[in-house]
Amino acid sequence: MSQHRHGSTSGEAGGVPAFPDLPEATIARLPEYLRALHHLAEAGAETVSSEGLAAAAGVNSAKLRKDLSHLGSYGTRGVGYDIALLVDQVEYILGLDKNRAVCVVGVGNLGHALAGYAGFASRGFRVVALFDADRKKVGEVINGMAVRHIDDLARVAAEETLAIGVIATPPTSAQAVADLLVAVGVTSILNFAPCVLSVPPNVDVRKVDLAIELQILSFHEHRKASLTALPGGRHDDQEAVGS
Amino acid sequence: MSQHRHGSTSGEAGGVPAFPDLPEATIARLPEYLRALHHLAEAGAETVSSEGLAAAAGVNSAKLRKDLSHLGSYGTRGVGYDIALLVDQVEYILGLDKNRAVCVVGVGNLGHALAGYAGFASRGFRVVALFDADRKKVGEVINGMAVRHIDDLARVAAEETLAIGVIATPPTSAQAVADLLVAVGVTSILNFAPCVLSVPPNVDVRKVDLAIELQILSFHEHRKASLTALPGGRHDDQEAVGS
DNA sequence: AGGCGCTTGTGAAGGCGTGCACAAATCGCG
DNA sequence: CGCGATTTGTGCACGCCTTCACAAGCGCCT
Repeated sequence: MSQHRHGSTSGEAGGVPAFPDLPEATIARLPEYLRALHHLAEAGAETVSSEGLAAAAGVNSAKLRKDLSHLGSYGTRGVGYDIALLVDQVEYILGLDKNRAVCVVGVGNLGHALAGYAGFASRGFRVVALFDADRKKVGEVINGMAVRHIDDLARVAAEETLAIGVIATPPTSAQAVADLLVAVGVTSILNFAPCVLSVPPNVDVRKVDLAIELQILSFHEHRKASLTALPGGRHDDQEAVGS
Repeated sequence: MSQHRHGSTSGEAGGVPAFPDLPEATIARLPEYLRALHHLAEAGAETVSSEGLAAAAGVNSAKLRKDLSHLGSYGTRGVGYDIALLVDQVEYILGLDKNRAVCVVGVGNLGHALAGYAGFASRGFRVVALFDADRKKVGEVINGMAVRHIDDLARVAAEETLAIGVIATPPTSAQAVADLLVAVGVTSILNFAPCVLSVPPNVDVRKVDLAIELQILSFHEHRKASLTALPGGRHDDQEAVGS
Protein backbone atom coordinates (compact mmCIF):
# COMPACT_ATOMS: atom_id res chain seq x y z
CA MET A 1 0.00 0.00 0.00
CA SER A 2 1.26 3.42 -0.75
CA GLN A 3 2.36 5.54 2.12
CA HIS A 4 1.12 8.80 3.38
CA ARG A 5 3.05 11.85 2.42
CA HIS A 6 4.96 12.74 5.52
CA GLY A 7 6.20 15.97 4.10
CA SER A 8 3.04 17.54 5.46
CA THR A 9 1.11 19.97 3.33
CA SER A 10 1.65 20.75 -0.32
CA GLY A 11 5.22 21.59 -1.20
CA GLU A 12 6.25 19.01 -3.72
CA ALA A 13 9.35 20.98 -4.50
CA GLY A 14 11.37 19.01 -2.06
CA GLY A 15 10.08 15.51 -1.83
CA VAL A 16 8.92 13.38 -4.65
CA PRO A 17 5.17 13.34 -4.41
CA ALA A 18 5.16 9.60 -4.99
CA PHE A 19 2.59 10.14 -7.65
CA PRO A 20 0.25 7.24 -7.74
CA ASP A 21 -0.74 6.27 -11.23
CA LEU A 22 -4.45 6.37 -10.87
CA PRO A 23 -6.79 4.61 -13.26
CA GLU A 24 -8.20 7.05 -15.77
CA ALA A 25 -11.73 6.21 -14.69
CA THR A 26 -10.88 7.15 -11.14
CA ILE A 27 -9.37 10.47 -12.16
CA ALA A 28 -12.52 11.36 -14.03
CA ARG A 29 -14.55 10.82 -10.88
CA LEU A 30 -12.33 12.71 -8.46
CA PRO A 31 -13.71 16.12 -9.42
CA GLU A 32 -17.19 14.80 -8.76
CA TYR A 33 -16.16 13.61 -5.31
CA LEU A 34 -14.56 16.95 -4.68
CA ARG A 35 -17.70 18.82 -5.52
CA ALA A 36 -19.71 16.58 -3.22
CA LEU A 37 -17.16 17.08 -0.45
CA HIS A 38 -17.34 20.84 -0.73
CA HIS A 39 -21.08 20.61 -0.59
CA LEU A 40 -20.94 18.52 2.57
CA ALA A 41 -18.37 20.81 4.15
CA GLU A 42 -20.61 23.81 3.58
CA ALA A 43 -23.39 21.91 5.27
CA GLY A 44 -21.17 21.68 8.31
CA ALA A 45 -20.25 18.02 8.22
CA GLU A 46 -16.90 16.93 9.60
CA THR A 47 -16.77 13.37 8.38
CA VAL A 48 -18.68 11.34 5.86
CA SER A 49 -19.06 7.64 5.22
CA SER A 50 -18.36 6.06 1.87
CA GLU A 51 -22.06 5.41 1.59
CA GLY A 52 -22.92 9.04 2.16
CA LEU A 53 -20.30 10.45 -0.12
CA ALA A 54 -21.14 7.96 -2.81
CA ALA A 55 -24.76 9.01 -2.72
CA ALA A 56 -23.81 12.67 -2.94
CA ALA A 57 -21.59 11.98 -5.92
CA GLY A 58 -24.00 9.64 -7.64
CA VAL A 59 -21.86 6.53 -7.63
CA ASN A 60 -21.63 3.13 -6.02
CA SER A 61 -20.06 3.09 -2.55
CA ALA A 62 -17.70 0.23 -3.35
CA LYS A 63 -16.44 2.11 -6.36
CA LEU A 64 -15.87 5.20 -4.27
CA ARG A 65 -13.91 3.28 -1.65
CA LYS A 66 -11.74 1.70 -4.29
CA ASP A 67 -11.13 5.04 -5.94
CA LEU A 68 -10.12 6.68 -2.68
CA SER A 69 -8.00 3.73 -1.68
CA HIS A 70 -5.87 4.38 -4.76
CA LEU A 71 -4.70 7.64 -3.29
CA GLY A 72 -3.94 6.28 0.14
CA SER A 73 -5.75 5.55 3.36
CA TYR A 74 -7.50 8.72 4.33
CA GLY A 75 -10.47 7.13 6.01
CA THR A 76 -10.97 5.77 9.48
CA ARG A 77 -12.70 2.44 9.83
CA GLY A 78 -15.82 2.65 11.83
CA VAL A 79 -15.99 6.40 11.32
CA GLY A 80 -15.63 7.47 7.73
CA TYR A 81 -13.56 10.04 5.89
CA ASP A 82 -12.38 13.34 7.31
CA ILE A 83 -13.86 15.80 4.89
CA ALA A 84 -11.32 18.60 5.25
CA LEU A 85 -8.41 16.22 4.94
CA LEU A 86 -9.88 14.52 1.92
CA VAL A 87 -10.61 17.83 0.22
CA ASP A 88 -7.00 18.88 0.62
CA GLN A 89 -5.77 15.57 -0.64
CA VAL A 90 -7.97 15.46 -3.73
CA GLU A 91 -7.19 19.08 -4.55
CA TYR A 92 -3.52 18.33 -4.25
CA ILE A 93 -3.78 15.28 -6.49
CA LEU A 94 -5.71 17.24 -9.10
CA GLY A 95 -3.20 20.08 -8.88
CA LEU A 96 -5.91 22.59 -8.07
CA ASP A 97 -3.72 24.41 -5.55
CA LYS A 98 -1.80 25.87 -8.47
CA ASN A 99 -4.52 28.32 -9.49
CA ARG A 100 -3.81 27.60 -13.11
CA ALA A 101 -4.13 30.18 -15.83
CA VAL A 102 -6.57 29.46 -18.63
CA CYS A 103 -6.99 31.22 -21.91
CA VAL A 104 -9.99 31.03 -24.20
CA VAL A 105 -9.55 31.26 -27.95
CA GLY A 106 -12.59 32.12 -30.00
CA VAL A 107 -15.08 34.58 -28.57
CA GLY A 108 -18.20 33.48 -30.34
CA ASN A 109 -21.36 32.38 -28.67
CA LEU A 110 -19.70 29.68 -26.66
CA GLY A 111 -16.40 31.40 -25.96
CA HIS A 112 -18.33 34.34 -24.64
CA ALA A 113 -20.12 32.13 -22.16
CA LEU A 114 -16.96 30.36 -21.13
CA ALA A 115 -15.24 33.66 -20.44
CA GLY A 116 -17.92 34.50 -17.93
CA TYR A 117 -18.48 31.05 -16.53
CA ALA A 118 -18.34 31.31 -12.75
CA GLY A 119 -17.67 27.61 -12.36
CA PHE A 120 -14.11 28.05 -13.52
CA ALA A 121 -13.03 30.68 -11.04
CA SER A 122 -14.62 28.84 -8.15
CA ARG A 123 -12.54 25.76 -8.80
CA GLY A 124 -9.06 27.07 -8.92
CA PHE A 125 -8.86 28.31 -12.48
CA ARG A 126 -8.26 31.85 -13.66
CA VAL A 127 -9.33 32.88 -17.12
CA VAL A 128 -6.53 35.31 -17.86
CA ALA A 129 -6.94 36.04 -21.55
CA LEU A 130 -9.41 35.95 -24.40
CA PHE A 131 -8.38 35.76 -28.02
CA ASP A 132 -10.06 36.00 -31.37
CA ALA A 133 -8.94 36.27 -34.95
CA ASP A 134 -11.70 38.72 -35.83
CA ARG A 135 -10.37 42.25 -35.40
CA LYS A 136 -13.91 43.51 -35.00
CA LYS A 137 -14.09 41.62 -31.72
CA VAL A 138 -10.70 42.70 -30.48
CA GLY A 139 -11.07 45.25 -27.71
CA GLU A 140 -14.51 44.11 -26.72
CA VAL A 141 -14.64 43.73 -22.96
CA ILE A 142 -16.16 40.58 -21.54
CA ASN A 143 -16.42 40.02 -17.84
CA GLY A 144 -13.87 42.73 -17.24
CA MET A 145 -11.43 41.29 -19.73
CA ALA A 146 -10.53 42.75 -23.09
CA VAL A 147 -10.47 40.46 -26.11
CA ARG A 148 -7.03 40.40 -27.71
CA HIS A 149 -6.01 39.40 -31.18
CA ILE A 150 -4.73 35.89 -31.59
CA ASP A 151 -1.41 37.28 -32.78
CA ASP A 152 -0.84 38.49 -29.22
CA LEU A 153 -0.93 34.94 -27.90
CA ALA A 154 2.85 34.59 -27.80
CA ARG A 155 3.20 37.89 -25.96
CA VAL A 156 0.69 36.88 -23.30
CA ALA A 157 2.24 33.46 -22.93
CA ALA A 158 5.60 35.10 -22.33
CA GLU A 159 4.18 37.15 -19.48
CA GLU A 160 2.41 34.32 -17.74
CA THR A 161 2.53 30.56 -18.06
CA LEU A 162 -0.68 29.41 -19.65
CA ALA A 163 -1.56 26.02 -18.24
CA ILE A 164 -4.63 25.28 -20.29
CA GLY A 165 -5.96 26.53 -23.60
CA VAL A 166 -9.63 26.37 -24.43
CA ILE A 167 -10.57 26.25 -28.10
CA ALA A 168 -14.01 27.63 -28.88
CA THR A 169 -13.50 28.49 -32.52
CA PRO A 170 -15.18 27.07 -35.62
CA PRO A 171 -13.72 23.69 -36.55
CA THR A 172 -11.94 25.10 -39.56
CA SER A 173 -9.67 27.19 -37.35
CA ALA A 174 -9.27 24.76 -34.51
CA GLN A 175 -6.20 22.93 -35.75
CA ALA A 176 -4.35 26.15 -36.45
CA VAL A 177 -5.19 27.45 -33.01
CA ALA A 178 -4.04 24.19 -31.46
CA ASP A 179 -0.74 24.50 -33.28
CA LEU A 180 -0.35 28.02 -31.98
CA LEU A 181 -1.11 27.00 -28.42
CA VAL A 182 1.37 24.15 -28.60
CA ALA A 183 3.97 26.49 -30.03
CA VAL A 184 3.76 28.79 -27.01
CA GLY A 185 4.08 25.91 -24.60
CA VAL A 186 0.52 24.97 -23.70
CA THR A 187 0.32 21.27 -22.94
CA SER A 188 -3.36 20.89 -22.11
CA ILE A 189 -6.18 21.75 -24.44
CA LEU A 190 -9.92 21.68 -23.98
CA ASN A 191 -11.48 21.54 -27.42
CA PHE A 192 -15.07 22.55 -28.07
CA ALA A 193 -14.73 22.52 -31.84
CA PRO A 194 -16.24 19.45 -33.51
CA CYS A 195 -13.10 18.12 -35.12
CA VAL A 196 -10.11 15.94 -34.41
CA LEU A 197 -6.97 17.73 -33.34
CA SER A 198 -3.53 16.36 -33.92
CA VAL A 199 -0.95 17.39 -31.38
CA PRO A 200 2.40 16.17 -30.08
CA PRO A 201 2.19 13.19 -27.72
CA ASN A 202 3.04 15.24 -24.65
CA VAL A 203 -0.02 17.43 -25.11
CA ASP A 204 -3.33 16.36 -23.63
CA VAL A 205 -6.53 17.14 -25.46
CA ARG A 206 -9.98 16.70 -24.08
CA LYS A 207 -12.93 17.20 -26.36
CA VAL A 208 -16.40 18.40 -25.50
CA ASP A 209 -18.96 18.28 -28.27
CA LEU A 210 -22.36 19.47 -27.20
CA ALA A 211 -24.06 18.14 -30.29
CA ILE A 212 -22.67 14.67 -29.65
CA GLU A 213 -24.29 14.60 -26.25
CA LEU A 214 -27.63 15.40 -27.83
CA GLN A 215 -27.14 12.72 -30.44
CA ILE A 216 -26.45 10.10 -27.80
CA LEU A 217 -29.64 11.13 -26.03
CA SER A 218 -31.43 10.99 -29.34
CA PHE A 219 -30.34 7.42 -29.80
CA HIS A 220 -31.79 6.42 -26.47
CA GLU A 221 -35.00 8.25 -27.33
CA HIS A 222 -35.15 6.33 -30.56
CA ARG A 223 -34.48 3.06 -28.80
CA LYS A 224 -37.06 3.69 -26.11
CA ALA A 225 -39.63 4.60 -28.73
CA SER A 226 -39.06 1.47 -30.76
CA LEU A 227 -39.09 -0.73 -27.69
CA THR A 228 -42.41 0.53 -26.46
CA ALA A 229 -43.73 -0.01 -29.95
CA LEU A 230 -42.77 -3.65 -29.80
CA PRO A 231 -45.11 -6.17 -28.22
CA GLY A 232 -44.04 -7.20 -24.75
CA GLY A 233 -41.75 -4.26 -24.43
CA ARG A 234 -39.43 -4.73 -21.52
CA HIS A 235 -37.79 -1.78 -19.90
CA ASP A 236 -36.08 -3.10 -16.86
CA ASP A 237 -32.69 -1.66 -17.59
CA GLN A 238 -31.64 1.33 -15.64
CA GLU A 239 -29.19 3.62 -17.24
CA ALA A 240 -26.07 4.82 -15.64
CA VAL A 241 -24.97 7.40 -18.08
CA GLY A 242 -21.33 7.94 -17.46
CA SER A 243 -18.65 9.83 -19.16
CA MET B 1 -25.19 -11.25 -39.35
CA SER B 2 -25.46 -14.03 -36.86
CA GLN B 3 -26.83 -11.72 -34.24
CA HIS B 4 -29.94 -10.75 -36.11
CA ARG B 5 -33.16 -11.45 -34.39
CA HIS B 6 -35.56 -12.95 -36.83
CA GLY B 7 -38.02 -13.83 -34.15
CA SER B 8 -40.31 -10.86 -34.13
CA THR B 9 -41.50 -9.81 -37.51
CA SER B 10 -43.34 -6.86 -36.11
CA GLY B 11 -41.74 -4.59 -38.60
CA GLU B 12 -41.71 -0.92 -37.91
CA ALA B 13 -41.50 1.57 -40.69
CA GLY B 14 -40.28 -0.12 -43.81
CA GLY B 15 -38.14 -3.22 -43.44
CA VAL B 16 -36.00 -1.87 -40.68
CA PRO B 17 -34.47 -4.60 -38.59
CA ALA B 18 -35.18 -5.02 -34.93
CA PHE B 19 -33.13 -2.62 -32.92
CA PRO B 20 -29.65 -3.93 -32.43
CA ASP B 21 -28.44 -3.53 -28.89
CA LEU B 22 -25.26 -1.65 -29.48
CA PRO B 23 -22.55 -1.39 -26.86
CA GLU B 24 -22.68 1.93 -25.09
CA ALA B 25 -19.12 2.70 -26.11
CA THR B 26 -20.06 2.23 -29.75
CA ILE B 27 -23.04 4.54 -29.49
CA ALA B 28 -20.86 7.27 -28.04
CA ARG B 29 -18.61 7.07 -31.10
CA LEU B 30 -21.29 6.99 -33.77
CA PRO B 31 -21.79 10.77 -33.76
CA GLU B 32 -18.08 11.19 -34.28
CA TYR B 33 -18.16 8.86 -37.25
CA LEU B 34 -21.13 10.71 -38.59
CA ARG B 35 -19.35 14.01 -38.44
CA ALA B 36 -16.34 12.57 -40.22
CA LEU B 37 -18.61 11.06 -42.87
CA HIS B 38 -20.31 14.37 -43.54
CA HIS B 39 -16.93 15.98 -43.83
CA LEU B 40 -15.80 13.39 -46.35
CA ALA B 41 -19.02 13.67 -48.30
CA GLU B 42 -18.60 17.43 -48.62
CA ALA B 43 -15.12 16.81 -49.93
CA GLY B 44 -16.70 14.78 -52.72
CA ALA B 45 -15.71 11.29 -51.65
CA GLU B 46 -17.99 8.40 -52.54
CA THR B 47 -16.45 5.67 -50.47
CA VAL B 48 -13.98 5.50 -47.63
CA SER B 49 -11.91 2.72 -46.12
CA SER B 50 -12.01 1.88 -42.45
CA GLU B 51 -8.49 3.20 -42.21
CA GLY B 52 -9.45 6.53 -43.72
CA LEU B 53 -12.63 6.98 -41.73
CA ALA B 54 -10.88 5.95 -38.54
CA ALA B 55 -8.22 8.59 -39.10
CA ALA B 56 -10.86 11.22 -39.75
CA ALA B 57 -12.67 10.29 -36.57
CA GLY B 58 -9.55 9.92 -34.49
CA VAL B 59 -9.91 6.27 -33.58
CA ASN B 60 -8.34 2.92 -34.27
CA SER B 61 -9.40 1.26 -37.51
CA ALA B 62 -10.14 -2.07 -35.91
CA LYS B 63 -12.40 -0.41 -33.42
CA LEU B 64 -14.21 1.41 -36.18
CA ARG B 65 -14.79 -1.78 -38.13
CA LYS B 66 -16.13 -3.55 -35.08
CA ASP B 67 -18.39 -0.64 -34.29
CA LEU B 68 -19.82 -0.54 -37.78
CA SER B 69 -20.15 -4.31 -37.92
CA HIS B 70 -22.56 -4.07 -35.01
CA LEU B 71 -25.06 -2.27 -37.16
CA GLY B 72 -24.78 -4.59 -40.10
CA SER B 73 -22.62 -5.07 -43.14
CA TYR B 74 -22.56 -1.79 -44.95
CA GLY B 75 -19.07 -2.09 -46.36
CA THR B 76 -17.67 -3.81 -49.41
CA ARG B 77 -14.50 -5.82 -49.01
CA GLY B 78 -11.69 -4.55 -51.15
CA VAL B 79 -13.48 -1.22 -51.58
CA GLY B 80 -14.62 0.32 -48.32
CA TYR B 81 -17.82 1.88 -47.08
CA ASP B 82 -20.36 3.71 -49.20
CA ILE B 83 -20.46 7.10 -47.53
CA ALA B 84 -24.00 8.10 -48.44
CA LEU B 85 -25.39 4.77 -47.38
CA LEU B 86 -23.52 4.79 -44.12
CA VAL B 87 -24.62 8.34 -43.33
CA ASP B 88 -28.24 7.36 -43.78
CA GLN B 89 -27.80 4.29 -41.67
CA VAL B 90 -26.07 6.03 -38.77
CA GLU B 91 -28.55 8.88 -38.83
CA TYR B 92 -31.38 6.41 -38.69
CA ILE B 93 -29.83 4.53 -35.79
CA LEU B 94 -29.29 7.72 -33.86
CA GLY B 95 -32.81 8.83 -34.61
CA LEU B 96 -31.63 12.05 -36.20
CA ASP B 97 -34.24 11.91 -38.92
CA LYS B 98 -36.83 12.89 -36.36
CA ASN B 99 -35.73 16.54 -36.11
CA ARG B 100 -36.23 16.47 -32.36
CA ALA B 101 -37.40 19.44 -30.39
CA VAL B 102 -35.10 20.69 -27.65
CA CYS B 103 -35.81 23.19 -24.92
CA VAL B 104 -33.25 25.04 -22.86
CA VAL B 105 -33.99 25.93 -19.25
CA GLY B 106 -31.90 28.63 -17.68
CA VAL B 107 -30.85 31.57 -19.81
CA GLY B 108 -27.69 32.57 -18.02
CA ASN B 109 -24.31 32.80 -19.57
CA LEU B 110 -24.30 29.24 -20.75
CA GLY B 111 -27.95 28.90 -21.64
CA HIS B 112 -27.65 32.00 -23.75
CA ALA B 113 -24.83 30.42 -25.71
CA LEU B 114 -26.66 27.13 -26.10
CA ALA B 115 -29.72 28.91 -27.44
CA GLY B 116 -27.62 30.30 -30.26
CA TYR B 117 -25.37 27.33 -30.82
CA ALA B 118 -25.38 26.57 -34.52
CA GLY B 119 -24.13 23.05 -33.97
CA PHE B 120 -27.54 21.97 -32.74
CA ALA B 121 -29.57 23.06 -35.72
CA SER B 122 -27.09 21.59 -38.16
CA ARG B 123 -27.44 18.13 -36.66
CA GLY B 124 -31.12 17.58 -36.63
CA PHE B 125 -32.15 19.37 -33.47
CA ARG B 126 -34.47 22.32 -33.13
CA VAL B 127 -34.26 24.56 -30.11
CA VAL B 128 -37.93 25.41 -29.80
CA ALA B 129 -38.17 27.12 -26.45
CA LEU B 130 -36.17 28.94 -23.82
CA PHE B 131 -37.21 29.15 -20.20
CA ASP B 132 -36.08 30.98 -17.12
CA ALA B 133 -37.42 31.54 -13.64
CA ASP B 134 -36.26 35.15 -13.57
CA ARG B 135 -39.10 37.35 -14.77
CA LYS B 136 -36.62 40.04 -15.69
CA LYS B 137 -35.33 37.76 -18.41
CA VAL B 138 -38.72 36.69 -19.67
CA GLY B 139 -39.45 38.35 -22.95
CA GLU B 140 -35.84 38.83 -23.88
CA VAL B 141 -35.29 37.67 -27.43
CA ILE B 142 -32.35 35.42 -28.14
CA ASN B 143 -31.61 34.18 -31.59
CA GLY B 144 -35.12 35.06 -32.67
CA MET B 145 -36.69 33.28 -29.76
CA ALA B 146 -38.43 34.87 -26.80
CA VAL B 147 -37.56 33.66 -23.32
CA ARG B 148 -40.61 32.33 -21.53
CA HIS B 149 -41.26 31.83 -17.88
CA ILE B 150 -40.69 28.34 -16.54
CA ASP B 151 -44.34 28.18 -15.54
CA ASP B 152 -45.19 28.07 -19.24
CA LEU B 153 -43.29 24.81 -19.65
CA ALA B 154 -46.40 22.65 -19.44
CA ARG B 155 -48.19 24.80 -22.00
CA VAL B 156 -45.35 24.55 -24.48
CA ALA B 157 -45.01 20.82 -23.90
CA ALA B 158 -48.68 20.42 -24.69
CA GLU B 159 -48.26 22.15 -28.03
CA GLU B 160 -45.22 20.21 -29.14
CA THR B 161 -43.53 17.09 -27.92
CA LEU B 162 -40.28 18.05 -26.29
CA ALA B 163 -37.77 15.29 -26.88
CA ILE B 164 -34.87 16.66 -24.90
CA GLY B 165 -34.54 19.15 -22.09
CA VAL B 166 -31.32 21.02 -21.48
CA ILE B 167 -30.68 22.25 -17.95
CA ALA B 168 -28.40 25.28 -17.75
CA THR B 169 -29.51 26.63 -14.40
CA PRO B 170 -27.56 27.02 -11.16
CA PRO B 171 -27.24 23.69 -9.36
CA THR B 172 -29.69 24.73 -6.66
CA SER B 173 -32.53 24.84 -9.16
CA ALA B 174 -31.51 21.91 -11.30
CA GLN B 175 -33.37 19.18 -9.45
CA ALA B 176 -36.60 21.16 -9.43
CA VAL B 177 -36.26 21.82 -13.15
CA ALA B 178 -35.57 18.17 -13.79
CA ASP B 179 -38.71 17.23 -11.90
CA LEU B 180 -40.69 19.69 -13.99
CA LEU B 181 -39.30 18.34 -17.22
CA VAL B 182 -40.09 14.79 -16.21
CA ALA B 183 -43.58 15.85 -15.22
CA VAL B 184 -44.33 17.14 -18.71
CA GLY B 185 -43.04 13.98 -20.33
CA VAL B 186 -39.44 14.72 -21.21
CA THR B 187 -37.42 11.51 -21.06
CA SER B 188 -33.97 12.78 -22.01
CA ILE B 189 -32.07 15.46 -20.13
CA LEU B 190 -28.76 17.10 -20.79
CA ASN B 191 -27.56 18.57 -17.52
CA PHE B 192 -24.96 21.33 -17.37
CA ALA B 193 -25.48 22.04 -13.68
CA PRO B 194 -22.79 20.63 -11.42
CA CYS B 195 -24.96 18.35 -9.34
CA VAL B 196 -26.46 14.90 -9.29
CA LEU B 197 -30.00 14.61 -10.58
CA SER B 198 -32.35 11.91 -9.48
CA VAL B 199 -34.94 10.91 -12.04
CA PRO B 200 -37.19 7.94 -12.78
CA PRO B 201 -35.43 4.97 -14.35
CA ASN B 202 -36.97 5.52 -17.76
CA VAL B 203 -35.40 8.96 -18.05
CA ASP B 204 -31.89 9.34 -19.45
CA VAL B 205 -29.61 11.98 -18.03
CA ARG B 206 -26.28 12.97 -19.48
CA LYS B 207 -24.12 15.37 -17.60
CA VAL B 208 -21.64 17.86 -18.95
CA ASP B 209 -19.53 19.70 -16.39
CA LEU B 210 -17.07 22.09 -17.94
CA ALA B 211 -15.14 22.57 -14.73
CA ILE B 212 -14.62 18.83 -14.42
CA GLU B 213 -12.95 18.73 -17.79
CA LEU B 214 -10.53 21.41 -16.69
CA GLN B 215 -9.81 19.56 -13.48
CA ILE B 216 -8.97 16.39 -15.37
CA LEU B 217 -6.59 18.36 -17.54
CA SER B 218 -5.15 19.93 -14.41
CA PHE B 219 -4.42 16.51 -13.02
CA HIS B 220 -2.46 15.56 -16.12
CA GLU B 221 -0.59 18.86 -15.95
CA HIS B 222 0.29 18.12 -12.37
CA ARG B 223 1.42 14.63 -13.25
CA LYS B 224 3.49 15.77 -16.17
CA ALA B 225 5.12 18.47 -14.06
CA SER B 226 6.05 16.12 -11.28
CA LEU B 227 7.41 13.55 -13.70
CA THR B 228 9.67 15.97 -15.52
CA ALA B 229 10.74 17.33 -12.14
CA LEU B 230 12.27 14.01 -11.37
CA PRO B 231 15.97 13.91 -12.17
CA GLY B 232 16.00 11.50 -15.07
CA GLY B 233 16.90 8.70 -12.78
CA ARG B 234 14.55 6.31 -11.12
CA HIS B 235 11.14 6.04 -12.53
CA ASP B 236 9.70 2.94 -11.04
CA ASP B 237 5.98 2.98 -10.91
CA GLN B 238 6.08 -0.35 -9.19
CA GLU B 239 4.81 -0.26 -5.67
CA ALA B 240 6.91 -2.20 -3.24
CA VAL B 241 4.06 -4.31 -2.06
CA GLY B 242 5.38 -7.06 0.07
CA SER B 243 3.45 -10.25 0.35
C1' DA C 1 -11.01 -17.30 -66.24
C1' DG C 2 -7.69 -17.02 -62.86
C1' DG C 3 -4.69 -14.80 -59.85
C1' DC C 4 -3.45 -10.91 -57.06
C1' DG C 5 -3.93 -7.12 -54.02
C1' DC C 6 -6.84 -4.79 -51.07
C1' DT C 7 -10.35 -4.33 -47.42
C1' DT C 8 -13.91 -5.92 -44.47
C1' DG C 9 -15.73 -8.69 -40.76
C1' DT C 10 -14.68 -11.45 -36.76
C1' DG C 11 -12.67 -15.01 -33.43
C1' DA C 12 -9.69 -14.84 -29.65
C1' DA C 13 -6.76 -12.86 -26.18
C1' DG C 14 -5.70 -9.48 -22.98
C1' DG C 15 -6.66 -5.43 -20.09
C1' DC C 16 -9.52 -2.54 -17.53
C1' DG C 17 -13.29 -1.44 -14.61
C1' DT C 18 -17.06 -2.78 -11.64
C1' DG C 19 -19.37 -4.79 -7.81
C1' DC C 20 -19.64 -8.35 -4.28
C1' DA C 21 -18.43 -10.05 -0.06
C1' DC C 22 -15.57 -10.19 3.74
C1' DA C 23 -11.52 -9.52 6.77
C1' DA C 24 -9.30 -5.86 9.31
C1' DA C 25 -9.57 -1.87 12.03
C1' DT C 26 -11.62 1.62 14.94
C1' DC C 27 -14.91 3.65 18.27
C1' DG C 28 -18.16 3.63 22.10
C1' DC C 29 -19.94 1.50 26.02
C1' DG C 30 -20.79 -1.48 29.77
C1' DC D 1 -10.73 -4.24 29.39
C1' DG D 2 -13.41 -6.65 26.19
C1' DC D 3 -17.25 -6.79 23.11
C1' DG D 4 -20.33 -5.45 19.58
C1' DA D 5 -21.47 -2.13 16.09
C1' DT D 6 -19.78 0.17 12.32
C1' DT D 7 -17.09 1.24 8.32
C1' DT D 8 -12.96 0.98 5.54
C1' DG D 9 -9.86 -1.41 2.42
C1' DT D 10 -9.37 -5.17 -0.82
C1' DG D 11 -9.13 -10.00 -3.01
C1' DC D 12 -11.76 -11.99 -6.47
C1' DA D 13 -14.77 -12.97 -10.20
C1' DC D 14 -17.24 -11.29 -13.96
C1' DG D 15 -18.28 -8.61 -18.00
C1' DC D 16 -17.22 -5.02 -21.25
C1' DC D 17 -14.10 -3.05 -24.35
C1' DT D 18 -9.99 -2.90 -27.04
C1' DT D 19 -6.59 -4.76 -30.01
C1' DC D 20 -4.44 -8.16 -32.81
C1' DA D 21 -4.32 -11.19 -36.44
C1' DC D 22 -6.30 -13.47 -40.15
C1' DA D 23 -9.74 -15.77 -43.08
C1' DA D 24 -13.30 -14.44 -46.32
C1' DG D 25 -14.87 -11.64 -49.96
C1' DC D 26 -14.51 -8.28 -53.71
C1' DG D 27 -12.66 -5.86 -57.79
C1' DC D 28 -9.23 -5.36 -61.20
C1' DC D 29 -5.80 -6.71 -64.38
C1' DT D 30 -3.78 -9.91 -67.43
